[in-house]
Formats: sequence, structure tokens, C-alpha cells
Amino acid sequence: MHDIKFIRENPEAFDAGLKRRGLEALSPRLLAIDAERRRLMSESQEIQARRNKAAKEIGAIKSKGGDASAIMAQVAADKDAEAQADASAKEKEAELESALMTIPNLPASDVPDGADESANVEIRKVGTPPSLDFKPKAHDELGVALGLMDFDAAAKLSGARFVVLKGALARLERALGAFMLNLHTREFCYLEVSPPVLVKDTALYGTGQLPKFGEDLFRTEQGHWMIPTAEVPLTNLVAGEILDEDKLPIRMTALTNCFRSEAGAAGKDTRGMIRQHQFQKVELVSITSPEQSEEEHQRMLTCAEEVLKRLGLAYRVVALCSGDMGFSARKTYDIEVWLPAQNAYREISSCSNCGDFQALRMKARCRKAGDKATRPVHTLNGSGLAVGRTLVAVLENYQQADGSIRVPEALKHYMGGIEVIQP
RNA sequence: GGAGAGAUGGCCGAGCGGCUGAAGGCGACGGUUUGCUAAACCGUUGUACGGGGUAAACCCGUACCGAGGGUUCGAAUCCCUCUCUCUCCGCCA
Repeated sequence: MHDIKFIRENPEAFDAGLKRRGLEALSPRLLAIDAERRRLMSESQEIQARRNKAAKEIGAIKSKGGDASAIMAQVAADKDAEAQADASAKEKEAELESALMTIPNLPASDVPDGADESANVEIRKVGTPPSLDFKPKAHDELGVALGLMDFDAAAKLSGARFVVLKGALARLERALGAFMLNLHTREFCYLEVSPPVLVKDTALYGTGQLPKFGEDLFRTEQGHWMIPTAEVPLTNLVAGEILDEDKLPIRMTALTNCFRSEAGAAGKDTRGMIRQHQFQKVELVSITSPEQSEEEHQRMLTCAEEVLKRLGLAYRVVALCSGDMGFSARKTYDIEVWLPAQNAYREISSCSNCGDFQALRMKARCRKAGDKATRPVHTLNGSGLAVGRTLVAVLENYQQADGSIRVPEALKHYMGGIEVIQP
């Protein structure tokens, strides 16, 4: 959420940022609501102060056995006026907040301008796609032929956009998750967390999925939401907290299932495991001071890239343009992995610096030792990586002419000695 | 699922209609004392919003004792609703 104080002091910068997102100027309307809200607030508080004073006088008079009925009558009149001013102030407050809650984060100054993904900027290409002397098969074709990937069985159980993995492929999924967690916890100092995957509304408001994007999520009959990413529980762990700046950055990682309704993706990636309602993902979340977040963003990107390097997968890093970034992000890098069957790079990770945007929603603040003032923390999140899509990438990049799959060196240890996955 | 208990500041814990933003203790911070450390003593020690101040400092006001409503001139204290936690029994991975 945006800080109304910031908008008050920098209306042009605010509107300029919105424009880069493809939105029109909103500061005039917001500031009008804000001015009215503050006016009503002052009015209500003034009356309240008067009433508090009168109540004390009444107490003093009564304790001496005097007659306070004159003051009491006056206070009664104030009461209505105060209630009215207070109610109006709350109305304006709610109006302001609900407006603020639906406005996306402003892009950082170094984010490329553009309306959609065609304006994204490639930062670097790493690794070389495998040179296969046969026509590469798609991961789902490979998996089904191996008898270890079953979309029909999944459809019977759950419908479209689900999969059943068996045997060595089920194990490969587990191996990838374990490998990523070990890397991030042992070498990059992330704290492993096992969070709930069902959360309340407030958590989703905190990270920005609500109020605007509820249709992308699954919801239980009891009113819980299924997380679309572990970013939600991990980031909200610091909601409402005032953190000691000495303890920052806080780095957390979690392997969870993620659930997405894919409401707006009808017809997209209908085949295979690329776009599922349920998938595993290792998520990275950092909570930093405002000064640390840019450096931490680069570091996080490095951590995610390292997974691909160790798996020997070719990839590229892309800086998203202002129009292609998610709601809460002020700057985002996507990592795209090479998929031979698609002859293309496909997103496998997205690392975002959200600045203070989520922190303001969650009321997560930090304070320097000895300082009195608090300020919002910065939050960052990134996939490290999407396990399902990594499995896809391994299958396609390590396939052999006979349809078997070599196990990448880094995973052998996790595969219990399996070197080649074959029927 | 049944029965009961509770939710107060960083923590522990008092308060049960006005003088309580909240006793007391612990912790933390600043200072005095001290050869050093420890101890002792003195002081400070919540958050948010609004207003003032060029800004920081600071000053004034308002709100907050789980959340929301109500009673009252006045509520941490009384009433209602909700949420959460704990204990015992049952059930269960």
C-alpha cells in the first residue's frame, strides 16, 4: 500500500509512476479524500478533548458533592456532534484505504518502460542449450512414455491441470526440492520454514493478492485461502512486527505446494506440467532495511541462478518492464530456463523487490538500535525455483534419443543411485 | 465434539467505574559510585494518527489494556457479540 504522506509530499512523482504502469493520475482524488479525512479527524478530536475535560470537571464537582448538571447538559450536546464527525472521518478513512489498497506499486527508476512483455530487457544469457542430434520430445511425452507421468489418472481424481508422478519422477520431484532447500539453507543462509498453506484474508491483503486478485486463488468453504506461493506465509511472518535492524536481513525459504486457479489462463499451456493448479515451489523471502534491499535483490537472484547452474541448465535473466511487473513489485527479474521441445526460454523464477509496499500493508517495521523512530522494512521474494517447471526442464534437457533421462550430476546423491531414468 | 479457565506495556504481573497510558518486578538504555568486573543507587524506557515546528529535537491533542459494539458525564474496569490461547475428557495423523 502507498503511504498517503508520500503522496501528499510527492504527488507528481506518484502520478508519474502510475503513468509508467499504464494508469492515470490518482493523486488529486486521493488528496481530496485525505484532506477531508484530516479535517473531520481534527474536528472530532477537538470535541473529544473538550468532553474529556468536562468529564473530569464533573468528577471533581461530584466528589465534592456539588451539582454538575449544567456541564452535563453541555457535554450531552457535544456527544452527538462528536459521533457524527467521528463517523464521517472513519468513512473517509475507509474510502482512502480501499482506494490505496487497489493501486499497484510504483516501478523503480531503473525499471525499463513498456506496456507488456515485449518491452522486457534481457540482462544475460548463461549456459548453452544442449545440442541434441535428434528431435527433442516434450516433457509430457517423455514422462508418459516412461509410464511415470499420468495426466489421465490425475484427471480422474482432480480434473484438468493436475498430474500424477510415479516412481523415479516422483522421486525426482522430491530430489529437486531437497536439493534446492539444501543449497539455500547451507550455502546462502536462508532459514528453512514449514508454513501453513491455508491462510486468512489478512495475509493475502498483506502481500497484495487481495483485494484485487481473489479470482486467481482457491478458497475453502471455511474461508481459508490456499496459498498461490509461499511468499504469502513467509512474508506475513513479520506482519505487525517492529524488527531490530541489527537482525536484518531475515532470509527464509520454504518448499510448499502452491495452488492457483489459473482463472485468466484458459487455453494457455494446456498440455503438460507447465501450468498446473497445484505445484511445488521453493520460495525465497528476505526482509531487509530500506538500504539493504537493492543489494539483497541481486543476491537473491544469484541464489536462484545457482540452482540452474548446478543443474547444468541454460537460462537467461530478464528485467521486467514497468507494464509487465506484478502488483506488489517495484522491480522484478525473471529467470527463464531453456526448454528444447519448445525451442524457447520459459519462466522458472521471478525475483521481486517490493520495497516498502507490502510492509506498509502488513505494518512491518524496523528500528535502529537506540533510535525512536520506526520505518517500514523492505520485502523481497523470489522462486528458488519452481520445482514443477524445473522437473520439466530436466526431462527435456537431459533426454536421450531412446526417451530415457540422464540424472544431472547434482541430483545423483538425491536419487539414491539412479543415474538414468528409463521405462 | 463435551466441560472449564483466560487474553493488560519488551516480558512477568496488579488493577475491577473518575486522580490509570496504566502500580510493582524483570529486562533494556543513560548516569553516579568503582582499580576492573559485579553489586548498589538515580533517571529514562509503548505504538499510531492529527496539529504545531524549515527539518531533527521537541511541544499539544486523540486513540489504543485480544477485536467489534453497547451502557455512562466518565470504562482496562459493567453488558453483548466475535476471535484466539490454555486445561481436562473424547476422537485422531
